[in-house]
Amino acid sequence: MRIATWNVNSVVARTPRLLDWLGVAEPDVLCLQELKCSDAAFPHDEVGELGYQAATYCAGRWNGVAILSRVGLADVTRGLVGEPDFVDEGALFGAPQRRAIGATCGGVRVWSLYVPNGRAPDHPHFDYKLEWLAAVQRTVAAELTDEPFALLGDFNVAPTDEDVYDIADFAESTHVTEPERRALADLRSSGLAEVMPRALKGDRPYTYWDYRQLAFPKNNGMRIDLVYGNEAFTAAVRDAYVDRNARKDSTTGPPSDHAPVVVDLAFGE
DNA sequence: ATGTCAGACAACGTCTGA
Repeated sequence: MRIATWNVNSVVARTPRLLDWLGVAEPDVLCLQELKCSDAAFPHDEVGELGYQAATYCAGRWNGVAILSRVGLADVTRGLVGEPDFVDEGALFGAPQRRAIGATCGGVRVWSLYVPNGRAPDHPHFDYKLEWLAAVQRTVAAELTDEPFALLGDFNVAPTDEDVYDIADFAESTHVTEPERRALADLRSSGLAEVMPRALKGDRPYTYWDYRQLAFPKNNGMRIDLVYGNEAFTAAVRDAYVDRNARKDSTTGPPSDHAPVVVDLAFGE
């Protein structure tokens, strides 16, 4: 079974590339983030023609997540256990923000997550990020069994200093702080382990390169799209890699600023 | 020169968030 995750940065702008990639990579399950569209605007018919069912959880201009599957799509859950809302100076923003969807696909419980960015360590969005990660933890606690289980998505956290191109550029920045990394450690303490992908080129499996300042050609990347699985999941992993080719320009339109992470598994062997 | 992008609004450029 092949399970992948990809922050597409607008599924409307990315539909030709998404369809092309589905045909080339042939994932059985694909977790998507940053759809930036309504549920109705999602290309259900187009992915359906390629054999995929889709469960979406999105609304409008921001956020939005989905799970595509060609191996069944059951027990869809939208939102986390005790998920916080983003409140800034008393104002509520887009509650509930649509950032998490879970489903059972071919016997694997998967979650597609789009963790809040945080903006800056002293910004209310950063507190929201940490509270949101705590809700991920609660959801794991509520759902975890011995059956295969995995969280996949854009975590907006670089697990180690090696996961950014130059840690010196991240002083006073989000994505590399101790409390963010502690949230990942909490996931590990609760029985999940990270699936480390290999890079198809270079020595670091970055998953994100800013659009600006020629970050991609300079390989000024970050590894922030992550996969955490329980024992039943990680024991079945045969390969994992970042498909950086999907970050390149192509005839099917401009790329997302993220590349997909692909995990190949063999259950029952 | 953030060597950018996408979407919204009301255009046919300008703003915003990331």
